[in-house]
Amino acid sequence: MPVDRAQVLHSAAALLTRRSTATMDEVARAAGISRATLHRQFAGRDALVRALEELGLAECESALDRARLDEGRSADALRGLIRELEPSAPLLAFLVTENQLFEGEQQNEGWARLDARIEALFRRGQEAGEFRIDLTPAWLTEALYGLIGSGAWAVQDGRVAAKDFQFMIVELLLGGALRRVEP
Amino acid sequence: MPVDRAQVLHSAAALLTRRSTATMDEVARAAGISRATLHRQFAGRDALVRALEELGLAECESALDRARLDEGRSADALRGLIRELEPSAPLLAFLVTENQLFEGEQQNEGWARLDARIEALFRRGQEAGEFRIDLTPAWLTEALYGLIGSGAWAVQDGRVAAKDFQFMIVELLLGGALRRVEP
DNA sequence: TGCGCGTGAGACATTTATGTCTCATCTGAG
DNA sequence: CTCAGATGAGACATAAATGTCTCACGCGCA
Repeated sequence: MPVDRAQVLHSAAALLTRRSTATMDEVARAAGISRATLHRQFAGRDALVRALEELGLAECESALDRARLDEGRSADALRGLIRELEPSAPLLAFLVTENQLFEGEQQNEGWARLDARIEALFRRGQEAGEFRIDLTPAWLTEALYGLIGSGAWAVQDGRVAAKDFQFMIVELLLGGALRRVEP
Repeated sequence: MPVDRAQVLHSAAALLTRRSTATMDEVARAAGISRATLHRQFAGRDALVRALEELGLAECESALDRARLDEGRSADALRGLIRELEPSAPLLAFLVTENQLFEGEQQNEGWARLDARIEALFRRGQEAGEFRIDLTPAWLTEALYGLIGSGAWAVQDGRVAAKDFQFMIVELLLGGALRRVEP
């Protein structure tokens, strides 16, 4: 049976987020394949990480497209974005923490474009009066990444139910922890 | 000149958060010492990571003590906590992502106690009517870790000014991104 | 049935990081 | 000044991960 490349990459990401020094052998076992097969798919550890980044980038771009960030209310677009990003959360969590990649310039450009699109969403929300303006789009973007990572880990470790993933992140990011008095 | 153990650990954390597979030699250079000296201080990579965890745990416990989480308004206590945690942020960022440590039981207990104290703060805020109750203390704690990590990275990479660290995290965690109408 | 393809298992050489050691140098205390 | 203590530089052996290869097995397909 041929190997499901994406499935291998996703399980690799899930493992490497938590044990970043894991062996190629451990990665293979986690994916349910042999080390030989893993090597046939990815020439080495570098190639594996590159592939992880490539897939992550592609999934994020795709999620951004589906979320239609420039339509409707910004808050709703953000909700949609988080929903679309959920399946890629573990992958994203790995890539955000593993910054060694920024040594290559090719990928850097990809992330920069991604950041720009998300920042544009927050900026649009600010200009529409939906979002507060004392938190910079750059920080909001960063915080989004961080919360997605935290959410992925919390779900992975069973501290938060998977069904609450989107709700928790959206509510915290948009509304914060403070209780409001009803208007 | 004798080596400043804490300084070595902090710079090691700053490096390892971003390049988790960094060599002992790279860690040593980042700390401005030789590999030999690094080895004299920490028997091996394991010992180094253990020491990182021990220091992180100690600094966090100390920060929690100084923040007096059970006094005054919960929101203010949270502000103080984030202020006290800022110097330990890069260390914390590394430890939160590196979950391999949870294999040892000793440390696990330390983190559990820490989590419990922070969760208690959020719970206290909920019971006092300050914090909303539809976000669990466990998730709020997780989110706090995530935001501190994001903040540390954003500052480290120059995307956010260091002086804004506390403000950005507190404001997002407490208030969220949505703009409020003035009461 | 027989063929072809991809896989798992494992042996093997090679590279790389690690851990240990020695020795020259520097620095601060007495 | 002199000496003890600690460091940096580098050689070295060891351990470990990596990359490559072979071969047998299973499975789909003609």
